Amino acid sequence: MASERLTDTELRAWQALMHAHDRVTETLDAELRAAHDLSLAAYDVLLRLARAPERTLRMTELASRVLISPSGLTRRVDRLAAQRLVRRETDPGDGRVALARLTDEGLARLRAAARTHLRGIREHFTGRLTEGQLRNVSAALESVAGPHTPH
Amino acid sequence: MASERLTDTELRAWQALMHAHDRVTETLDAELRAAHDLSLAAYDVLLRLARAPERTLRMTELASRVLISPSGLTRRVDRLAAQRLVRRETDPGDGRVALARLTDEGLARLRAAARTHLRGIREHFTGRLTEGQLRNVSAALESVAGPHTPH
DNA sequence: GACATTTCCTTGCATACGCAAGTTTCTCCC
DNA sequence: GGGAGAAACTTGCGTATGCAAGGAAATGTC
Repeated sequence: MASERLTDTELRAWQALMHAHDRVTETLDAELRAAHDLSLAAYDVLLRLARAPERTLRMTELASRVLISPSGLTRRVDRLAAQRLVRRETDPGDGRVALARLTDEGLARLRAAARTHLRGIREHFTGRLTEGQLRNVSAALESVAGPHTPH
Repeated sequence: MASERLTDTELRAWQALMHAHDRVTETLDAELRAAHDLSLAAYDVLLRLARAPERTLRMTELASRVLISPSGLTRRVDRLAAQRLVRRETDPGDGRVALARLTDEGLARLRAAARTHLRGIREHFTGRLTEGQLRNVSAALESVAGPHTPH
């Protein structure tokens, strides 16, 4: 295998990853915005909070789960707080840490959006693959990303 | 299969796609910037031009190949033109169409960066998968993105 | 028990992008 | 052959992001 050339298989896989990701995220983002006025990024934040105990997470932890920089998260949460979907609090035990808590309104919004989103994921991604393909893709891409943290 | 819930397999595949894509693109972008002062986005433009006849493409066509909006491409090409990696021309036959042409300097830059980039793709993506996995991933993701346009 | 250090978050600044509106050049059609 | 309409960009404006620097709170050290 030459060291400066990609095989055809490698090139196809690489381009397919890029193309599929862009296409799917763009579509899902557009659908969420149209139906629920929520970006995919906002949805992701609400979802992580909904899954967390007390529907609350520290900013640092939340940032790492949604794959964004700390400063990016500060502003993203600010926008959600302005819509009353999230409330900001300070950790009583440690004055440095800021907490983000999902409000009831945020949870309701998330649940409503989930219908659209899950249908979208299936329509534009998983539904186009067989059960076996899904397993193959999961296994392969998980080994690329490192084992997925279970959150 | 419930209509409002994703199966575990579906969820895993979805999260793996997001996570793998983010991780790989972020790493490759950082490597290109560090070693060659080129963003992944810039690299992509140079690559498409290098593959095109006359190393030249119309803006519209280029935009669709690099998956960006027309206005986004205008500025991206402007930045590359400012670095002399690309030259802008007007189509002699149709005054509306703007052409982007890869300069010799741009080609040299691309070739230098390609070493880094191809090694990176292999190190962070394809090299972690078996030949069979690559084929599975390609086939699966191509059916998600629609058949890949051969460019 | 204060001072240095570390941790956690936020803000200033710069960058990159998309949409909608505008400009220029063709094309059509009567 | 001239005016209506379409095509192919480009620009104004708003948004979202990251990095580096800053501020506030906790921790460690002597």
